[in-house]
Amino acid sequence: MISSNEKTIFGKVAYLICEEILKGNYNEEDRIPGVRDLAATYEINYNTVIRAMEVLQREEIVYQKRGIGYFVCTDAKKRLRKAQREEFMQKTLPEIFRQARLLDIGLDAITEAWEKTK
Amino acid sequence: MISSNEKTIFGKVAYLICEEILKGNYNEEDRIPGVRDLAATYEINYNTVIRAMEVLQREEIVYQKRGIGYFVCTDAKKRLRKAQREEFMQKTLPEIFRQARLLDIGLDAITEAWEKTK
DNA sequence: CATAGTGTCATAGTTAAATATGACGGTACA
DNA sequence: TGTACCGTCATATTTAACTATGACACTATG
Repeated sequence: MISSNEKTIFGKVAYLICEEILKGNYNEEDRIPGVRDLAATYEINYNTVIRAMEVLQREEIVYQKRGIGYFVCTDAKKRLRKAQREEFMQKTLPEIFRQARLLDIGLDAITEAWEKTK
Repeated sequence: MISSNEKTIFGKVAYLICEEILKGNYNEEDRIPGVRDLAATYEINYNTVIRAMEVLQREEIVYQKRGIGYFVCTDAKKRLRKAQREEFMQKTLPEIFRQARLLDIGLDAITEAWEKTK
């Protein structure tokens, strides 16, 4: 799965594209901006974007039409949501809670922060 | 500050040593295991440990006695706690909450997860 | 004072990631 | 049919991190 903690640039870009899909900015069967566009947007080399796309294709988030571009797979959003929710609940949150307890930060402080960032 | 998201090995080791201090496994004015020991523990090269120590010295978490080893600074735990709590509340938590909202995960699910990991 | 244990430093080599660049094949459309 | 825009691929280069190794200086201690 593509997580929010990717260390490489192409991994981060893959994650950012997933976020756009989750946000509804790229909808199913929509064309995604071209590799040269994305490279300009993120100020990176387009080869790096291609690597991000390879990741997304492997995960069946996007598919490719020759000579045209990349498109968001059907159900990509739904599957992404499911996978990322699981990742979040099973990995991300427990680690955050472990850190919180190490720092003597309790549920009350967390709840309060939640309300503040609403 | 040394965060839990360090990408390099020496950054991660620096963070792990901070955790040991927070947990009370390395107390103030205690000697920290030698660079060659730590290298064996973490299965890395001892030059990499030295780099972690440089970070920790710069942050005044540890200091060094020539020919003897590294020691935990006075008040290191207290200062670490303060700095990491701030980082956690101002950076880590807001980002986690942003992700949670993107995934339609609410405060109730977070609260429930907190109780479960007790 | 010899020796073993500390950290230190310099050098060289390896690896993975990212960049830069040019050439190429498929598609759309005027 | 030619031109512009897609993605693709190969190659070379650069950079940062990490590893490997050997030599060295300081400290404690028998």
